[in-house]
Amino acid sequence: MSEATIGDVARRAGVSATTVSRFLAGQSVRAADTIRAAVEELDYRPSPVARSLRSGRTRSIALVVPDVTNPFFAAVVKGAEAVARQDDYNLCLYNTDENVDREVSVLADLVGRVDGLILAPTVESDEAPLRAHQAGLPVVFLDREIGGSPMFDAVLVDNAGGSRRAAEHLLDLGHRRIAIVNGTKHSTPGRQRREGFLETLKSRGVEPPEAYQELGDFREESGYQSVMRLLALEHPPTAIYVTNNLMTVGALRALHDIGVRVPDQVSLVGFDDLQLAALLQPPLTVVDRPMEEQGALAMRLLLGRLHETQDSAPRRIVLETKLLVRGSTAPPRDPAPIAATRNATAATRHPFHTSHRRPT
Amino acid sequence: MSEATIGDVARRAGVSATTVSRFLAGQSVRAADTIRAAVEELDYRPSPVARSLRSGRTRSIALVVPDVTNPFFAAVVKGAEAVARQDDYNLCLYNTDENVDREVSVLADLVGRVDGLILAPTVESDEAPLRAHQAGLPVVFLDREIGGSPMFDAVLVDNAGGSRRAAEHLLDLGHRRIAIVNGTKHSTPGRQRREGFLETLKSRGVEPPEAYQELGDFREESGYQSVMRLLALEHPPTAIYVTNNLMTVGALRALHDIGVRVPDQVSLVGFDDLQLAALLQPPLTVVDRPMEEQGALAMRLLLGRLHETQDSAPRRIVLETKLLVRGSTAPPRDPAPIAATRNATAATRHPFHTSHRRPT
DNA sequence: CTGAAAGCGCTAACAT
DNA sequence: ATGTTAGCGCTTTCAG
Repeated sequence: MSEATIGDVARRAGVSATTVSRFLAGQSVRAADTIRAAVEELDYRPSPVARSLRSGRTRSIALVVPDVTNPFFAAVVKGAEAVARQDDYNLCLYNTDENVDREVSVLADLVGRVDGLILAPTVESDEAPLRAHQAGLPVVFLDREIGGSPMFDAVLVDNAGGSRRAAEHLLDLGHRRIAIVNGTKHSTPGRQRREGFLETLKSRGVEPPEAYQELGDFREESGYQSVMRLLALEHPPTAIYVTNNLMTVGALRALHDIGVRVPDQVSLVGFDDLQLAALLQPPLTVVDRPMEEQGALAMRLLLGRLHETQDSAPRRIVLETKLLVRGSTAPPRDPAPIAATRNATAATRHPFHTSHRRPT
Repeated sequence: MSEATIGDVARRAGVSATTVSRFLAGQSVRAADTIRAAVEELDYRPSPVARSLRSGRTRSIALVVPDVTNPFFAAVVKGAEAVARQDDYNLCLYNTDENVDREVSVLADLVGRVDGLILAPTVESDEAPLRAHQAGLPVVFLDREIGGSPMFDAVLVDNAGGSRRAAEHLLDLGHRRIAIVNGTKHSTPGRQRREGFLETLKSRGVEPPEAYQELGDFREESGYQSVMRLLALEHPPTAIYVTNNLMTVGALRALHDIGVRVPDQVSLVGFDDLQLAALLQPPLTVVDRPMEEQGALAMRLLLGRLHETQDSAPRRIVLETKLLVRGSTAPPRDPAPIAATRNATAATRHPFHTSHRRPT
């Protein structure tokens, strides 16, 4: 027994459905009290579906993320959901598993199901969001964008800046043999974190060889494999920058399995904080950023867009990062004088060039 | 330009809307090719909302969890979403933040928006799910139940068994001064983990005093505060069982802040594994269980229910736990002979009774 | 202030 | 095999 309709209420209150509808819309109506009573007695709730059909709105927002079990995206979901519910929207969550095909198929079925879309696209070359947008679906990019998309709203993070901070930190400690474990090559964070890091190194005269530039996929296993390869090199790096949290977990596992001491033998910097990062031995140095806020902001941006009467210019919000220096980074092992000798000989054997730091 | 309707397709194909509808439903139709072409050219997609209004189904499932940022629930979401999408259902996610009011208000608005509900209720006394069920919404309980709910489907975990394993492990190591950090008192896992643990201790003659039974709320901060209190006791426990992952994180932080060595000074067992648990120093001993599976099973149960023609008896699935013994547990510090002396004097000063292990 | 009528897009009866 | 009609529940003209 459920399903009282507006007609039932109208009959009971002795008015027309129209009047009930007006009452529900807050207009002043003579039979207000009678109607209110009828609504209560029947426990009437307007059918959201019928309303949607009439209005063309669903009051639902789709949030499409690569992986909810990534603590960053879990936080994003939490932030976005909280804002959505404040405005009485509900959140449809889709997990793409960093899989472009899945993402494409999800987006293709979204028009008509939701009023808007918050998307963390897997690759920058994805065209599915364009189609969704053309089909009239407002899109906000989250954390990641697609290529040349200044026409879209986006909530991003200063990946390059965060990576710069990480790079400077390692350089300042005296590292020169610095490696990076990159994420998905053609995703925004993958590219920006890589570029921000390498450019900063370069500006200080350090250019990691190919072997020091690992290509991961933002998942734990690739972090593990990457670090395994790095440490198997004849001349392993003295510092490693791992460009996301899950790969950092893998990296830690690898270091642990090999028995490499951090930071004595190798320094480690991660991107994105982890719940236990501060409790590790040593506590992990990471590039941190607001997480729930990022989700909340994206949702706010989108809802604002929906309530807008005429569309204005796309908005881009770029959040700042913060380097949390903890214990996993330290000066490279070789002290200066010895290092000088060693590096001199090493340089002749090595495929990579390590110039001296420029005076700044 | 979007929004081609079935009428548009019909007109273009020179047939009636009904025929197009039949074609879409897979019935054999003379103008099949023409219609197919029209569908393609117009990029026609049936309106989900209109279909819902007609059919009374939404093809949406609500998943209501206390906290998505809890890695356990994040995994559950992932598992549930994957199964849902296989069957072309979408997932509406709601986060209650362990807040009963929020849960009640969410559930109240669910009828008509979704076809079914997977719920991890905050407290066992919650009646909102009953109302939802009476309103015709199939409900599957996940991880937690409400009081006396054998009429509902549920996917649970053997909390008591897991706690028994934890208790036996600590007892076998020789611990007697054993504390527990409980979760929300009236939630299923909160109660069962507590009871399973305490009963096992009791069966072996150990009965922790009140001061050794901390009441947390499944969140990190309460784990921190609880352990702080436990270690401030005149006679702190030699072992602590923390009944969920988030509180375990808090517990670790507390131990770290105070500078207590694990497992030398105190042994620690957590419930639910953490990504970094194995990498901590010492690696954490935990009660582990399937996580994504739990979400996937709940979704399968629910979808099965929806496709069922006539309702059958409620199904309950109880998953098994596994104790992962790692490094955070060890025999209590005091070796036997010294302990004997110490305990003897301690016993006179102590408010709690520690009997000798019964021969079993 | 109120009601009758029409229609959002789709599909199930009921004819043919 | 196909079309006509009607209606899912709601809101919005349009007339009073």
